[in-house]
Amino acid sequence: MSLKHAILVLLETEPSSGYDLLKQFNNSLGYFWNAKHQQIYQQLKLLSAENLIEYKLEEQHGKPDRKVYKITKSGVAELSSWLNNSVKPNKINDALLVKIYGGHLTDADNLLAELENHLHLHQKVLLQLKQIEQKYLNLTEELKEKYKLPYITLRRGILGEEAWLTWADEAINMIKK
Amino acid sequence: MSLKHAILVLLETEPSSGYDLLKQFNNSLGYFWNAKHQQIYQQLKLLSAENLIEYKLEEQHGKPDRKVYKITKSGVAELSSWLNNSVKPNKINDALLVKIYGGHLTDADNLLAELENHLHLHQKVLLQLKQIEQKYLNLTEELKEKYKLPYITLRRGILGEEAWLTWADEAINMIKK
DNA sequence: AACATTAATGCAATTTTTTGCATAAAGAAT
DNA sequence: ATTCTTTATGCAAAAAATTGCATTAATGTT
Repeated sequence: MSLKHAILVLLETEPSSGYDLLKQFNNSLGYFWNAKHQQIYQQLKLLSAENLIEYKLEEQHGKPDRKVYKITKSGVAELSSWLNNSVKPNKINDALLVKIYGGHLTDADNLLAELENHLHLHQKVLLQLKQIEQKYLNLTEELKEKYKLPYITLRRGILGEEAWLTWADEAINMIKK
Repeated sequence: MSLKHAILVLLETEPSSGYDLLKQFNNSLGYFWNAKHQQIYQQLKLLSAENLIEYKLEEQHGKPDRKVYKITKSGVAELSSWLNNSVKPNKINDALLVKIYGGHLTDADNLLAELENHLHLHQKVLLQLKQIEQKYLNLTEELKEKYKLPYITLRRGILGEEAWLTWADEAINMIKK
């Protein structure tokens, strides 16, 4: 389980609320990690109980108060020690491929429509990632050096999405033919 | 949850035991679906209880008897109806990226070693997938047509792995620089 | 000859994730 | 004016996945 460490890594960069983390995962970092809001809030609670993170309340009127979490010294220690262990290759469970594999039980139009849907989503994501990349590329050399590692992960997102789109194109043509 | 449907899809092609399914997921179909043996056995039990699949015992001496499952009529019906609904884009949770993102808390050698490890795994997988592709490409036109949809999913595996390797190369160079 | 791997399944407990429900107000869109 | 989305959190229950343990024999490896 490394939702825990995904959260620690983000908090190590910048203090955030659960909601902020959620948005990061949903928007920019979806190529990286995904989680529902409940999972994040639960995990923050646990991390808090373990003293790996701590929070300050930011009072608001009407809305629930924001809990802004930051990583503690022992949080950094935990993260560092986790980083010294090796990680497992990530697990792929791709329902779209299941659907295509068994696609002879349905009609080609269904498959094509599904592919087109996913295509639009992936195109949108790729665009977003490329916009983030542009911002990075416009930074000074110094800042580029500073954010090099996150940028490498962004490149994974971009190359991954591009490959996905290449495949989808091929797939659509093969199904149409 | 579509382990259920991943299993149904495979059984629709060919009756198999839990162990057979496990091997398929571990070997050829890892780009597609992954599951532990316990999960598969549990799921087979549930599917059996729902009458979506049924099994015959193949007796063996010494080893536990093989249970060879095949899909039932209502299993095919369930699968068909599932195929008519849309599927969610698959969820990415990539611990390697978490590690790289937070890599400033460890040393470059650690990151490079980790990347090299994963690189070897991915190279191996790609090779396997390409061998399967070769077999497909040597089939008669008729059989190629028959297995077109599974082949499309295989292409996803191949393009995905190639993109991964391209990225890893880039990443290693950036970290070394 | 000893040891590791493959074949073949499974129970039980724990951990992780998802689903469903709930609240409340500001701001944006039609 | 009304409806939709965003902001901001959380509990409780159910479902799914993982971890740990257990068995038996053949085959492959050093």
